[in-house]
Amino acid sequence: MEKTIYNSLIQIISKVQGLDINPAEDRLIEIEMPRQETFGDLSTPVAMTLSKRLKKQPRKIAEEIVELIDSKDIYEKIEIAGPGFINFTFSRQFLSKKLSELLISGQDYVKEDVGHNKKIQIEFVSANPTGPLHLGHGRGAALGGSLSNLLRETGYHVVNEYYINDAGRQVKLLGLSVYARYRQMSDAAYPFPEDGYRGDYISDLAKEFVEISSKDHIDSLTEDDLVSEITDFSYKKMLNEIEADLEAFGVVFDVWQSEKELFKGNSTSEVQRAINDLKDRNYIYEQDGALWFRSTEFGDDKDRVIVKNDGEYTYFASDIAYHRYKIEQKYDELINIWGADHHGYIPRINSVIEALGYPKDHLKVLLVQMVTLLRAGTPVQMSKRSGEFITLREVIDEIGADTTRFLFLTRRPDSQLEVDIEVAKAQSQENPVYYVQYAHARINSIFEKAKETGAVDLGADADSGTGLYAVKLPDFNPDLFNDEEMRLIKKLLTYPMVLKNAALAHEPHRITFYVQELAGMFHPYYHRNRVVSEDRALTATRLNLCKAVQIILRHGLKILGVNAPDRM
RNA sequence: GCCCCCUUAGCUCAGUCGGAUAGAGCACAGGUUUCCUAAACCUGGGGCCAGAGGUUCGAAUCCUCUAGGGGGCACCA
Repeated sequence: MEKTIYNSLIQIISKVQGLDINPAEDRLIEIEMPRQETFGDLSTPVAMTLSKRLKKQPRKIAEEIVELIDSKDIYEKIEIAGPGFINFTFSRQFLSKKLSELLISGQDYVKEDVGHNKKIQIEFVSANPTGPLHLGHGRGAALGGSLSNLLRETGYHVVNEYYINDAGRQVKLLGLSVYARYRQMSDAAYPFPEDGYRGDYISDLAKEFVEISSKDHIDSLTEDDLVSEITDFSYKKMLNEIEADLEAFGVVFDVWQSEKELFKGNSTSEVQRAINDLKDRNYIYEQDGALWFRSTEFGDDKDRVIVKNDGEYTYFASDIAYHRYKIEQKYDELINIWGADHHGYIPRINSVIEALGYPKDHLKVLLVQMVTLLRAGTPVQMSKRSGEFITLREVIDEIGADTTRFLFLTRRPDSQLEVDIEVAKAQSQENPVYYVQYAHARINSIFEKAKETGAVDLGADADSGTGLYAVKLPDFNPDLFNDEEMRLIKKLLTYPMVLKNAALAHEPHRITFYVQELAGMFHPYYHRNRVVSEDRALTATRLNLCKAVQIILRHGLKILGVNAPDRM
């Protein structure tokens, strides 16, 4: 729909007198969905944009443009309105033709090639493997998972990556905490590390370790070896749990990159090679016995230490190596999704990208704001150390993965989110996710009915339980569509535009809103119009529309990572 | 002290890289089932877009300041 207008405008504007520009450049031609129906189906403010350059009145320019549009059969009318908008209203024939295309190509109809197969890596969650994922991680997971679905559907080659902080102090602390719990099993007075992890899962890990290890084996180890074995066991166990939780949440990673790996090989390690690289580029110097990275060169507040005066690498050192490693994989674009509490880290990581010779925007950091957790109105303290936190798993079990994902994706990532567990549970009957899913299921049920009456033949070799997706539809007669149905069709045909814009903006939540709007049009339609009736031609026509709605709903939900059930 | 994000209806939030008269859902009040699923539908009231300036044909949107909320400013991770 959008493309039809865009292409004709491109042609026309290049013919407009006195214009010395390429209309394809500068996003000169914008096409938007007007908020009022009286303003047509799509509209463009391009005449107003051009008025500056042409020094002519917008309405005059609009008139010239409209004059030159020749494909009158596509539009029912083209109007100039307000300060100079050109409003397009499509013809019934054109819209019906587009509807047929949608029905014929199904899910493929929406394939918008925005990405042109660009390689893009998204790193997200990357929580320390020192405990279960909490709800905040869930928000990052929901965004990352859906963004990667969105970009894949719009022609990008996407790799999802999880960076495992398995080398630093936190993992050591995990090991020491579990070790202390192990010792306490026989000696209750054994001291617990001061900033150790205090959650119940620590004791569970200790117990499990004892269960799988023979006593002889444990006794044969020195204390240091035992600690390191426990550490290894513990973080791997946590990592498995994290992976399982993410899978239950519908998020799958292509690559699990270990930080430890970056240190392998000493002088030839990724970390060392990254430091050497920066040294060669003159961004490294020594001071006070430490090694510094000159990040102020690129706008950071202060230079950053990468090797401390005790010879230990900082966390930042492996981060430099990791990002250099990413760059070497020849991605066209890198995306990191971080919790907002890490935002202070952005300038220094951008400095790394620039120091390595890449433009700053080669890496985009998307921040996910904090999730404040409430239980019946009172905040739940979240602290891994004290062990007081609500896990993602717990929330999935209580309110379901679909609801949780949908909830996260109905907010812009950069606004803080309050989740009241009790409210989320209590509202489960009125939750917007069910509203959308129900529309999908309801359409299925209409087709079941149609099958009973013999109006349609549900194929047996289907890709879904009921066979709806293999159904052979009877022909429809576009003249039978009423106004409400035409509105629904127009809404369906704007979906590719929404998808494209969401992909460009990296904003999956736009799909959430679209899908709610579509369901919000379908339910009332259903109540006012009987689909399956005595009238064969009308039934056929309406079934086609229902299927189109379902195709789009299913596609949208797929991007969000939410199930599209056949029955509820 | 410095930096980042947020502030839109009673509540939770949208608002398309500046566009036409600012929108949903929830909540609240009332109504709908001999009919393809009532997890649905219909009707109704609701707004100084935090405040003040500025930029321009046009500002909830961009800039400056102020107020409130959250977060960050390590040779920690």
